Amino acid sequence: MLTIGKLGAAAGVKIPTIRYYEQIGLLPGAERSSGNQRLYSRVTQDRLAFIRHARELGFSLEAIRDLLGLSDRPDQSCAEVDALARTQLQAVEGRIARLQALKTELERMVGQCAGGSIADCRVIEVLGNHAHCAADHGRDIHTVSE
Amino acid sequence: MLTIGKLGAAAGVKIPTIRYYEQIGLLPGAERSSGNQRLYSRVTQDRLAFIRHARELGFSLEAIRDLLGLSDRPDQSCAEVDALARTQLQAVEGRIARLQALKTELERMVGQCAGGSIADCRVIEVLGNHAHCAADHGRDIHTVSE
DNA sequence: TGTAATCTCTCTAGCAACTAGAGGTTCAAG
DNA sequence: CTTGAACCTCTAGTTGCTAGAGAGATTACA
Repeated sequence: MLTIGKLGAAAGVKIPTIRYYEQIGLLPGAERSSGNQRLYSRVTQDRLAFIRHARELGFSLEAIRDLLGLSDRPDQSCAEVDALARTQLQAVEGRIARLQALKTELERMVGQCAGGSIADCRVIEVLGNHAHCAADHGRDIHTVSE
Repeated sequence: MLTIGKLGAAAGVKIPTIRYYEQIGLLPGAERSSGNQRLYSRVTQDRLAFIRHARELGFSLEAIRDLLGLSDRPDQSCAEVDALARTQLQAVEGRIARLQALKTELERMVGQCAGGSIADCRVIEVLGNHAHCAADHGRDIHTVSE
């Protein structure tokens, strides 16, 4: 049996995240030690690894909930699982396409900046006037955090 | 002078979003009619268009705040603006690269699914076992919502 | 001028998917 | 047996909005 710290280290998931997954029902309530600390089995470790991997692939927690539900019924048809994966693939493809349009526009902006004063800055200019855009970069608004 | 509804329609921004931008100080407090309704000038419309466009390009509201602050000082150097745009460009490039790794893996998963039962499903199998992954798709976790 | 429809107001609460912190308990090593 | 790391619960915060309640303002038409 693993403590929550060992489990987190093994699966690459932070401790509060594990508790959060339990809270929202993605992970079952853990066994407890005599002192009320959570104890996990291999089965839970596999389940958590599954969740983490699916998260890395961009599946939402809701989609993962479905996937886990399906994987608990191994004699059913694969069709639903396949559909979820295909949906995810399409979403990723769409996102790549939009990001590439953004990239093009950002490159144009940066390339045109001659390093003068802000009054002549192409970046500010382009941001202020959508008509400058070469491509339609759509309405898909997503912050890129980094 | 525009009411908030007209402004929103003109700029493609929803009404609560405009009020939200005012609340967090991205837009100045609007003039008010005798009945306390917000009234906007062309200047604010331009500012809102700028914000929206920058959001579409993936700039965070904090970055936009910086950009707006810089654009209010048109005689200063363009360097800071340029740096913000370059940072944004790098972030977008990084995100594209990671998404492409995800796409590759999702394609492999979907391609291997023979349409049998879940017990034999490659998608479930791959999700459960990271060792199946061809590429390292990294730890950058982001839900693709759609 | 009346009134009905549409806007707008403020305020609070909610969404995803966590993350951070306070204040207290339990466990393992020496 | 003590120290310090790891654990517990609980609340609140993050980003960028969105939704709803309940009230007031404005506009269009008769």
